[in-house]
Amino acid sequence: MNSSSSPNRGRPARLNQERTLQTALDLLNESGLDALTMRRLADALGVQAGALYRYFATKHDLLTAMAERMLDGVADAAGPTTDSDWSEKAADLIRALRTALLAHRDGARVFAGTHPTGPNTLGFSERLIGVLREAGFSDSEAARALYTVANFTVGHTLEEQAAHYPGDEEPTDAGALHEAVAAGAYPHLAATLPVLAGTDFTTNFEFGLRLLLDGLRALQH
Amino acid sequence: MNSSSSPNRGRPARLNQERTLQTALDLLNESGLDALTMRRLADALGVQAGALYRYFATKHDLLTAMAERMLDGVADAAGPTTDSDWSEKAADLIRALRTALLAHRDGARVFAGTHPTGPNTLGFSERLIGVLREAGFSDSEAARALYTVANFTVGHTLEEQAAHYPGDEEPTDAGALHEAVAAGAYPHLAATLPVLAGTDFTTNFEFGLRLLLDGLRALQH
DNA sequence: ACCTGAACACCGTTCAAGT
DNA sequence: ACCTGAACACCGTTCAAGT
Repeated sequence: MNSSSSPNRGRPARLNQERTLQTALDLLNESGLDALTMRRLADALGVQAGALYRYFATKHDLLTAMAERMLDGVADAAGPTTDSDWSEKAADLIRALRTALLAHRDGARVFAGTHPTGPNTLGFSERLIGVLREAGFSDSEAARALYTVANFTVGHTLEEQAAHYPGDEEPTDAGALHEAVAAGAYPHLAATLPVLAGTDFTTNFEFGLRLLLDGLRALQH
Repeated sequence: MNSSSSPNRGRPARLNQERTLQTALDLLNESGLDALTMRRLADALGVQAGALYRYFATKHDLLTAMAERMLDGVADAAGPTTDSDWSEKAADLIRALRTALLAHRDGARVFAGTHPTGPNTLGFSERLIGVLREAGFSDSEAARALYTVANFTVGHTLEEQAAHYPGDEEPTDAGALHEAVAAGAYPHLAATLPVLAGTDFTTNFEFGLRLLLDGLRALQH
């Protein structure tokens, strides 16, 4: 029947946004952000680099789509039926954001370098602001709290992922820290060195998260 | 009259670490991080790009030195004679960190991409941890609080500087946010849109800072 | 000792031309 | 409509050779 007048005549496209996006995320996990070049991505897709620009106008657009995809599901983290209080729901959302960023190599760097405005990112903001507004916080308090926890989470995960893949294997700057502290200046750093040089990032994150939630609690009288 | 056997014979060096570092910081302020290439920096110094590698082994080393230099003076922010309480001293240090990052274009991006271990950076950590330990916080609390406030400040300033220089002039994603919100989904985002789309970064920062300090206060019973 | 010149191995992006 | 081939204008880094 309409085999010749249909749209999309010619050969079926070997490329599309979805396959490009998925392959880019795979390549990110395998090789990291620095190795994610348009040429290498094209290679992995069996295509020339120029062909990618039919689906993403710039590399930055591709990175934005990757960041948005990374947040898939985070908005569903605050259990809707669990009758926990607002701070538990907020904590669940924020932990889900960190987990989503950690799920991809250099996830925080990708996210920090873009400003996704898709349903996953907006959905996360919507849910967290909703939890806070329903807890009695004002519009501006809720909005500013969102920014604060998001900035903390991205900043923290940036550090965490930078410490994990230092290009080589050893913690590059732990040595420099030990050296400087051993010289005698910095008595307070010396006393807290075990924690400063430690790698228990989850405990560090939970500490910061608790600070923020306690701070919010102090706000409601 | 040792005019011929002295070290440093031959022509005096046109280049050195200090001049390279200072010119790099100037170029950063003029053109931003993306335009700060070894070739352009060499041009500004009147030299070939390869010559830079006698003073900085890699571009990353240069960026690390730039980050360290940016924090010059921040450790002196907590007035030593002012008899204010610990939270005022801590706040002053943290505000000084933000101010230092804001003082250079893309300062937060430079700082986030490096791990300086010089006296300015270590001095800042030493002072903040000192203030907290003397306020009665434990070693691990003080160390984790440092990480939390530093990560928040870097994350926040990253956002702030990304919003200021979007390559062009208009707030690039404010439009996308308005569009998405206007569609009807995201009622909570719609209600808080004025604050979310606002650009009062100092107020936002102070809100987060207060949250963290209140959270710390809640920690000491 | 310090810098040049030139190369190596890459980048993101564009666009005529093919199919 | 979709992709190739080839180019444009760059990168960071290395290193023999000059002075």
